[in-house]
Amino acid sequence: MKQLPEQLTKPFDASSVEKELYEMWEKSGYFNPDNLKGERPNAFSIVLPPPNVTGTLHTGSAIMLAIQDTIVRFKRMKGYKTLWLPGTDHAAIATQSKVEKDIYKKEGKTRHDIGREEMLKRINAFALESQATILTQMRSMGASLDWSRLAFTLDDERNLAVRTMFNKMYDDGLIYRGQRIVNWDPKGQTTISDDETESEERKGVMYTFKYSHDFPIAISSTRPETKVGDTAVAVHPDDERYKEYIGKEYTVEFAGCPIKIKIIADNAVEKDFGTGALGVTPAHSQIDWEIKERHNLPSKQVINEYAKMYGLANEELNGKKVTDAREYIVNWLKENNLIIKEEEVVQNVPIAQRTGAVIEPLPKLQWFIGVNKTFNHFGKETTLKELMRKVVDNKETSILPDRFEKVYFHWIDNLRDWCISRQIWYGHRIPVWYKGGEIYCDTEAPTGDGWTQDEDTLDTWFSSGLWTFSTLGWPNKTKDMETFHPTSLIETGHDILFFWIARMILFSTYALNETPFKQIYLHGLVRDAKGRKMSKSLDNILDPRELTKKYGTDALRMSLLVGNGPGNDLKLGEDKIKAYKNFANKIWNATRFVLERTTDHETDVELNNEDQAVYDAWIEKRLDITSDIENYRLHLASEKVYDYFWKVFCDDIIETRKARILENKEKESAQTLLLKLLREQIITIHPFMPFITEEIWKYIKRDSDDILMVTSW
RNA sequence: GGGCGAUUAGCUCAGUUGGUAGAGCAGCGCAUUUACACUGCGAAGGUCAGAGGUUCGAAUCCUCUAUUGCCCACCA
Repeated sequence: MKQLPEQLTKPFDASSVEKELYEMWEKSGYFNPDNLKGERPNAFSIVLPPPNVTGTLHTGSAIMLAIQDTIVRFKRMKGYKTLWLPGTDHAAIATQSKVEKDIYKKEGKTRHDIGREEMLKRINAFALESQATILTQMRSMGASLDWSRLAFTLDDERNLAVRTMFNKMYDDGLIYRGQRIVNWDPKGQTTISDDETESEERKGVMYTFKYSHDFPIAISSTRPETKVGDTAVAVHPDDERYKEYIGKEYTVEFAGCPIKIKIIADNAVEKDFGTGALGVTPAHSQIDWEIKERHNLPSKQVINEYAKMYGLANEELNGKKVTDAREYIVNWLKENNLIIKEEEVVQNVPIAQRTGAVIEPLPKLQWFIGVNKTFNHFGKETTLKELMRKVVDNKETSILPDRFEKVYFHWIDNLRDWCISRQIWYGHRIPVWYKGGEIYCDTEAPTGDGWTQDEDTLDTWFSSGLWTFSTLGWPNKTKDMETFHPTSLIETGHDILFFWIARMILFSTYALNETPFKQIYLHGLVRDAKGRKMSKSLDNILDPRELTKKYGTDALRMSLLVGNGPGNDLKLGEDKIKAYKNFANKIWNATRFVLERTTDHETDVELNNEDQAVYDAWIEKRLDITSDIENYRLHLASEKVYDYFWKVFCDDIIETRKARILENKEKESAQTLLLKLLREQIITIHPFMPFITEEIWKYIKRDSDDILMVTSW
């Protein structure tokens, strides 16, 4: 028996080698594709979905890093010029509100007490300080990211890209400023896009009533407080019941407020719903606003940005919260005997995703991206919607799993103009300046006095939407753009398909006339062992930092890969992670055995027929695994790697060859077989479990070999 | 209301183009210092949600039903 190196005589201890190995990889320079050796005519590139700058590593980011790093390491070993580009996201609203909260807690001050400039300084300081945390944690997962290209959605280069894009779209007439009904978040004090809203089922009461006894038609509403803002009642043009009233105007006294109501006919009204008549409140309902536009009706705003009533003739109502106003008006209706019916209903109430506040639809002057507007695109008339549809339709990019293509198309078909302006301070400020009635849009401020810049900032997804090319140097013509765009793959959770993936497609097809990525891989959510969402209140959060300490990073990575097919949620319990810690130990011990028993045969001898057959079977298996990875079936590849090493190599091949080595029967062939299989499996396992394999490589590599990370697959 | 999934061993899930049902964990029996007890060997465990259809052959393809999850939607 051969004397083993000191390190190998002890059990494998992941925590003692991981940090050192990562530093070694980073120092090698091979994370940067410019330093990779050999010809490498084909490029493989991925941008990392940038985590929130103030965030910490959670199981969601761990799964993303595990999947992407496995693919990236594989491609690098396969000889591609491989770039995996890291960055962080400023996450406008989330970050600002966190800092605001902290300041209010410590100093009792609001952002308005502090002022825009000082506030931004503080948010920036917090963001940068916090960024270090998430970057360190990403390293701890073994992620082979090219840190030399690190980007931030709010740094100077990305700001230039944002201003350039805004300006280009403004010139093409795709970005416009308009008065519209927007989703107003009264808690966050800002507009939000349609995608940032959620709906929540709540019990409500549907009141059927008349404005006054003189008014001929009854209407229904769950929000009677908005009715003081009504300017019309709409009925279906074919509704015999109301035909005689169409075109007539009434002035009525409603809850102490005089309102002027015109009866109109519109096809949007359902004859069979409620009374078949719709009280039109243009200022506080999307559909009513559209009716107003069609019929040229007046609009009266009666609810302000704080979700309180205002501007009404009845002073008692002014300043009341909408819920209090509702109660007040229902009482008034009852006192005046105007209620015809009260019905308990379950309704979907729109909620702001970030703050949980009930959305108040308000008319506001905001910036929008027109998705249905026709414009000249590289010599062809088209719309943004068509561009977004086309790249998926013609397979320039394909989605895995493919059922999400339907989801994507459905979203596009229902997409309305995207409201991109936000009334917060942290973010890319809108590059538009005003002076008197003049308006100026460019990438730089206008010269001359008296110009003031638009106060608003852009939706955070505007800047992350440019991510695949803003990170490669756009709008400058760079070598990176030429080499790495379109990127090969984007890999992210399916929950941000609309927010992010779709927006990247929008900007890339628009500005570059090419898809941002050739392949989209969507993973699912990580849930706990019982299938519940991980949340603080359930106290079932698994912290990847603790898991890597306890079981080793390799074990955690494997547990996130095995059995986790694209698009499906993953249930994760500690048992599963522990199973892969055992696997790491198995690899370690098998290595010890092989190295102990093969002392005489550092060089290959010819295999006997039996051993050659075993080796050939492995080659088959390896081809199979390779094909799985190439087709993004990591859930199968990882399982096969595990199964072959343990069940075939250890339990069968080693056990039988062990006997032959001890009994000296065709010993050399057996030893060569074991060495070859060990060496090749360590290479194959490396993308999945980079740390233990790189550590073992130190003891099995030949003098001419480089580190395992760049060893040919 | 519309769309998309899921339903396979006690639990968690694989099953790539249809060809005699697989793994991990748990449980059961045996082995007792073996490279590895973070182990090995063995046995047990399933009408693949239900019904119908296509096929020589269906967990896999089609239709319907049930249960369940997710996404989307301005019924006032």
